[in-house]
Amino acid sequence: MPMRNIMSHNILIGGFIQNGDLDSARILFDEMPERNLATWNAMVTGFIQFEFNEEGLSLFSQMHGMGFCSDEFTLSSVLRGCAGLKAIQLGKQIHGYVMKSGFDCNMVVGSSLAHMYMKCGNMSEGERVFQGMAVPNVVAFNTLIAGRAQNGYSEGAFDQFHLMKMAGLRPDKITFVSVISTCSELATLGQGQQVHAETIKSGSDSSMSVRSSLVSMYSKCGCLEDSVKVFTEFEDDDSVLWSSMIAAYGFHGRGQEAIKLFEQMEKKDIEPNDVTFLSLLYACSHSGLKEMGTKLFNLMVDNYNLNPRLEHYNCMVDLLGRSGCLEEAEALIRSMPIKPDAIIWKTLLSACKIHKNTEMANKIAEDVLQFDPQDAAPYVLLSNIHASAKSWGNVSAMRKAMRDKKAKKEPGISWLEVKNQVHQFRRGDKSHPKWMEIDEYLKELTSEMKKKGYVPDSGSVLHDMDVEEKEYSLAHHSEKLAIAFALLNTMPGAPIRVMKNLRVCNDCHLAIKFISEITSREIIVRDSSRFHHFKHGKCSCGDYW
DNA sequence: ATAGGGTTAG
Repeated sequence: MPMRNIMSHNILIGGFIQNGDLDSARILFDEMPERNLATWNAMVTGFIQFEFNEEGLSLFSQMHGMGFCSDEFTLSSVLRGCAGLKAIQLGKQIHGYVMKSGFDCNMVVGSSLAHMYMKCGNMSEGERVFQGMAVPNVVAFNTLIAGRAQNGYSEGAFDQFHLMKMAGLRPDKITFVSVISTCSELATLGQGQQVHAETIKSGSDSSMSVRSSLVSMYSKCGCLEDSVKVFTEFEDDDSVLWSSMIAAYGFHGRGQEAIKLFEQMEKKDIEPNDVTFLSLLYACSHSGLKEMGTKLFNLMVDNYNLNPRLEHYNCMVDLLGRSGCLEEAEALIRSMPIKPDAIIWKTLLSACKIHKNTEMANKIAEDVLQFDPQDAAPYVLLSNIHASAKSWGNVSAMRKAMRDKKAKKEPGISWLEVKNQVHQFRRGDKSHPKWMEIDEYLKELTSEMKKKGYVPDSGSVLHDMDVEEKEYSLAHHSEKLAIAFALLNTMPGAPIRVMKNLRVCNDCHLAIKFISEITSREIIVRDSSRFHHFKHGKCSCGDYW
């Protein structure tokens, strides 16, 4: 086959791939009696570009088997395929080849390599690759920032954002997206507002992805009105932007608004995706909209041909369970076509707790504990159930079981921003410099609350203690410490925003209602699953959470 | 020709 024939075929293949017609590219490729590196690269990068990662990687191994040597284009693409499949073993082998062939000095290959490790969850190796770059560019920095953010190292991601600017690089919209997500995660409103200002200065604020992340950031920082502003600020939109606004409403317990938005979305012919429905189902379950949630689930399957994931089933179990249909929820878990995980059983278990169904709780606890006997959550839930049924013998049995299995409870942490500084509190943590003051104030507050009818909910305490010890323990939950600190250190009348890593317990929820009444303050608490707006002794969740 | 990003259950 003459050379010009290969070249003309390559051009044809390139054209097919550009149009996304991989089938035609494949047919032509299979017919070619002779191929060169450009032919192989077109195929490998083409398939991986359209996220047919397995096919791309299999072409790569064929290419390798026929003695072709990869260049920077092959390598960066194949590494991207490994990242998509989380194929770290293959990624490591390619890393070895990169070192041998000297491509480790290539910035594009280096970024792909760092990205591959970060996507596969190996942060430190990703960091090492980045550190090995002589002069990292914007993309390399973005890889590191996003990698840290996605691996739950938000503070580090934010620090890197500063280092990048200090190195004289201008952040682009991809940088902003990752950095804004870290502000959502940490609920650092002040920082988020600053980054928002930077996106405006650089003209990135009209970018769809930047706006989606801003909508989410403002919602998770407790400023739903600002989410709406960002959402409506520009004409153009897409399904992710709409999904983020739907999620924002759901997170604040505004199920009706979320549904209204979805109806508008349908009118405008914006195709909802699986995340849109996840957010909708979540919104329904947190607003007690059982009928609507069920309707949407069916709509998703029948009209939009979307396959429900475990997450969708979990929302449905939550929806049914919270609204008291425990049997229906259990039946759904047992009949769904996906294997249940520990999370979905725990969702049902917490519904049993809400509706005080000890019998079902005991039965399904066995299912839950099969997954991880060291997981404290099921013991804690069961213990709470027994406590509210006043069966103290079972409560101490739970505590003993926990001790025997060495199950550890995740410590509750609450934090808040005061004057752009983040203050963190742990349950009963006396090391805080203002502990004495906080403790004293909480005592005063508690006696005020009791006069108004507050009765501490001792069912929220796990350990065997006498009444006084229980009350002391409850009074020093991290969110109460944070709120007391905020009351002492902010202007009277200013709203208080507190974040917590776990769900707010029954007792704190009750207590904060009283505190909002007594101090005439609006108290906004973000826990691990939603927002609670406390005002005049009431909570926006209507005690349904 | 090649690299990085948005929404998402508990």
